[in-house]
Amino acid sequence: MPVTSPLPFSEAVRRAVRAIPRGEVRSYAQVALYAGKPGAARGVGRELKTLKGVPWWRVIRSDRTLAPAVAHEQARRLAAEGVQVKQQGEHFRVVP
DNA sequence: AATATGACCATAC
DNA sequence: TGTATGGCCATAT
Repeated sequence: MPVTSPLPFSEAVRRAVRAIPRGEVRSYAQVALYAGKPGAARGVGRELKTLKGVPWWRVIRSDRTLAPAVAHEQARRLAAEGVQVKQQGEHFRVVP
């Protein structure tokens, strides 16, 4: 019998994302790592699409660009928290 | 049940 | 610099 039961992926992701401080960002891969599933960055994006009540806009790609599917809304929310976002055409990037 | 599809990433060429 | 490939994981078909 397993003495410990790892949190379901969705719960682990929820915790990891909620732990990101206001005004900061983390990459999908970083969240996956923190959630105990290194390499599961794709799964993180899949979960963020469903999870409610989490600051999903603080999760960006490793190259600091924003996922095209949500880029516009995400850029607005990040800017509202004081995160500097640069727009290059249809392409958004968080300024380091 | 099997395959395809993403809000992805690292590596290889 | 850009494209390909394999790994990852929950849904949708």
